[in-house]
This record gives sequence, structure tokens and C-alpha cells, in this order.
Amino acid sequence: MLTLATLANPHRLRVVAVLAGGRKYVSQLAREMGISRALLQVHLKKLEAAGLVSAQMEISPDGKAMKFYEVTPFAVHLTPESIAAVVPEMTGTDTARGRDEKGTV
Amino acid sequence: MLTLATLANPHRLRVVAVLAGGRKYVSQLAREMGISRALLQVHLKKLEAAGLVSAQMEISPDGKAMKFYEVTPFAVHLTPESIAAVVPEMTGTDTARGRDEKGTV
DNA sequence: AGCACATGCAAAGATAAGTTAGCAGGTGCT
DNA sequence: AGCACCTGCTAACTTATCTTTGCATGTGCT
Repeated sequence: MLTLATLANPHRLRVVAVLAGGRKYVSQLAREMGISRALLQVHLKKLEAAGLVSAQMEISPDGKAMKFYEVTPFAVHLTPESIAAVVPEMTGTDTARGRDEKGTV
Repeated sequence: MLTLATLANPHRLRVVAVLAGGRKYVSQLAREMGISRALLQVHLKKLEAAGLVSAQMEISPDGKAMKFYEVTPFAVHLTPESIAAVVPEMTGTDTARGRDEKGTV
């Protein structure tokens, strides 16, 4: 769920695509993607929260603090069966209320 | 994208899970899941739009019109590479603006 | 000091998505 | 006729998500 919701966004999908080509620091990434740094940061935060990317803070030789991001090598397989296997399917009662983390689907 | 966005919802995930166990008509499904028919219909419509489920309208032996839904046997594989392969990554310009259908990821 | 570049955060505004409530239509059975 | 089922739609509301704007911090170079 978290993974799916996170990937269900054009910007974040692009971030993953770009980072798949190698690590980048946020300002660099923002320029490359043509979006504002603030916006990118929000998306990076979500991607990180979902465990799809990870970051390392580094100090460049000229003293600038730079945060490098890279993709986590994830692999998600979606089929009706895999979903049925993960979703708790208690027939009658309300269940989907207030639950939002699944992490495995 | 469409597929991901559609699956990124607890209700719709549950619908897929339940339908993976066999076809159901909407009122039956609503009861079984403990949600309102109106709500279910909205989600079914989205699932259908994404091609994840399909419907057949049938007339039961006692004359009632019933709409049966069943899952489409889809299979989506998500990895950084598969995403990078699909996402058009024109570096600089604004690209993610206003596009939302992808259909393939 | 002033400029260029790096990070980080949050309030506020704009959009999109989810949900409910209420109405419409139809069939069959008592 | 009245009730129990079935479908379908939408207007209005609530909630979540996305995006912008603006400010604060720090470094190095001229």
C-alpha cells in the first residue's frame, strides 16, 4: 500500500527512473527534472519513507553539504493472487477503516 | 500509473482480493465487504477503467438484473529498472505536467 | 559584504480523491 | 399496494494530497 501509493505519482516515478541511472544530490536532481527543490524534497521524503530510496549526506571537497539519493533495489509483483494472499479478507465487518500501512503488497 | 493509482487504495485492493476468489455481483460484494453499494460502485468503476476487473450484466432466473464482476488476470512487476524503462526521462523540461495515463507501468 | 550554491522546514493555497445521502429506474413475491 | 431485492447516478461534503512561496541555516569565493 505505502509502496503502491508512493509509486502512484508521476514525479516520484520519474525520480526512481532517474535515480536508477545513478545517485544524485537533490539540487542536481531538481534541476535535471525541471521541478522545484521544495517539491522534489517532499517527494523524496515519501520515497524514502516507503523505503524505495535512501540518502547519504556528504560534504563535497569544497565544503558544500550535499545529500545524495539512490534507489533501493526493490521488486514488487502484483497479481490478483498475490494481492489476495496479502489482504486480510475478513468477509463481513469493516476492516479497511483507518489501516493504511501494508508494506508487503 | 493508472494501474498503480488504482491499486493504491485499501478498498480496491480488497475488492481484487475478494474477486480473486470468484465472481460476485455488486450488492453481494458490498454486503460481503461491509461497505455501501454507492462507495463500492465508485471503486469498481475505477478498477474497471484500469482494466483490472470486468463486468457482465446478467438476468437471474427470477428476473433480477445483476452485474457480475470478475478480476482480470493482470501481472505487474515493479523494479527500478522496469520503471526506468517505461518512464520517458527527457532530462530538463517539464514533462510530468498534465500527463497521467501511462497504462503500462 | 555580497553572491552562488547547498540544505531544511512549514504555512497556506490549489487540486484531487474518497464518501455519504438521496433520488431514479426495474422485477418478483405476498 | 407494499416490500425486498437488483442497478445507476449525482450533488454536496470531507479529507487527503500536491505545489508554491518564503524564510532560515551553512559553506566558499571575489
